[in-house]
Amino acid sequence: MTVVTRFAPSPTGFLHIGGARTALYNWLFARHHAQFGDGGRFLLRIEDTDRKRSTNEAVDAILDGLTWLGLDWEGEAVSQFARRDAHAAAAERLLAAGHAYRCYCTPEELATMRERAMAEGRKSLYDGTWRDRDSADAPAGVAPTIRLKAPQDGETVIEDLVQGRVTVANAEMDDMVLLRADGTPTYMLAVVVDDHDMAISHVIRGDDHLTNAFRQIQLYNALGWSTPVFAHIPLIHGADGAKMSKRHGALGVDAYRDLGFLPEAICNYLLRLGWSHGDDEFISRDQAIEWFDIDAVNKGAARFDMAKLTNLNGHYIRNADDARLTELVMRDLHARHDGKLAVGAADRVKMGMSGLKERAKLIPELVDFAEFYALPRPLLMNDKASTLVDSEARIHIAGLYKELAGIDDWSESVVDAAVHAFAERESLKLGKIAQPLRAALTGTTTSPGIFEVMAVLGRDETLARLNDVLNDNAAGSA
RNA sequence: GCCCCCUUCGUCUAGUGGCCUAGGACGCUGCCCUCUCACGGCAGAAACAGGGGUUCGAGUCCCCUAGGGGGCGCCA
Repeated sequence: MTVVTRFAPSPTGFLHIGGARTALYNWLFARHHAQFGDGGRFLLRIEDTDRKRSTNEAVDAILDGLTWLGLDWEGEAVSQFARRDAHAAAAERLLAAGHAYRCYCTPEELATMRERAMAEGRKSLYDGTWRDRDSADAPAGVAPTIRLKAPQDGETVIEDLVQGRVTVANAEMDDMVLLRADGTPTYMLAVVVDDHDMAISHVIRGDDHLTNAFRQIQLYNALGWSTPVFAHIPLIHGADGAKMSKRHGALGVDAYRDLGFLPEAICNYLLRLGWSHGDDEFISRDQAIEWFDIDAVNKGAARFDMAKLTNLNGHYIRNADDARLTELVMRDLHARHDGKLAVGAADRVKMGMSGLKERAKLIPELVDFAEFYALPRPLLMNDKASTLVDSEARIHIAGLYKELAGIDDWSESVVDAAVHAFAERESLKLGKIAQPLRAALTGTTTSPGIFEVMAVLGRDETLARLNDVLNDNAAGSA
């Protein structure tokens, strides 16, 4: 059987982190079966039946988010709203077959019904007032909803790939609304009809939908359709253990991008949050496709841990391509300095990237580190750096300047040897000269290895920066 | 309130009755490496929610309690 999965977000906001994980699992499951099984397809459906809350901006944000994460879907995204005729037709068919009926209760009547049920300690259910009543009794001027005539005895069972066998008594469920008074389909009807028509084989979604699944199974049965396989994955909780919702600290994937996370780090983190493959932590996309299986998905909710995500991001930055990182860094650098960068800044940043990326966990950190390569002289020094360049240090720098000025064959190993020789001759510990050098050349107290910095900067720029310090050309401390 | 689900270090997790004096990762602490900061290496503190069973033997199976989560819309 070929596997068909789907991600079905409602476009009422950004693609949040929980949604991203659901999409990832669906994508991975389909890809796995495409590569190692009998075929797999991943589809996208926008659940926009709630016209009041759906926006095109949200649709774009979701599409952008998925694209950025590298989760591509097959074909065009399906608009649920556009399929309303098919939904209505299914409801009419149920009505004709006697599996559904018209309900003339007003929203006010239903509200009091709910309150009373709650007060009496019962589950708040529709009491079935119109289930067996003749439509001839209908009050004038009330547009009816169409409700499913759900089974009242027995139980509904779901064999969930994650949660296992879950059973609920049919008496626990009321007759759900299929078509609203205005003729538009409800979510329950729309999902079932769409999943069926899209030939979805596996429904993988958050376990907040677990109880919905029971009602959906009733609908599938009434419609005479076979049910897809369900897999309800646990929700992601915030650091405080409470659910992570849009109004409770959940960020959109775009926010994580702006914070400086790489998509592969987010995917790796999300994959490991609630799923595992032994002790493996760093999992490439190819490995994920090969290894991913619903069996290994945990049942309990997991807390979102920014520190671990950040650590993972550092790993992916260190392993990222220099040209790609340079592009990201230069874009930010231009924005930060209004385009006022040194000539050849991008080349220096790229050349120095291998040393830079070793020390950053987030892209903005990388930008901070790269700044000294890209800025025009004279460099501004931060406070710690300027205190390092005291009168004694200046004497050393002056001496070293003469030494370095004599070098024609400028390379990391040559300047390294020159500085070491100088330190030895002056009976200085290397740090005594390396730190002031770092302050002078980078304006900071932390940077990649100082000889690497000198090599990337080149002979002329290195000497010019040293000269700036010796002549107090620096524009002051930053 | 009612229904459903969950429960191993602070966090993510390994663990499918004996290999567990419970392993890995993040974070934390100490040491090493070292021109700074990282990276890396080594070491350390840190968990089977509680109580009953079943069994020769339970983190692993069953029951109860507690705690947590989700659902109960003419929202999705």
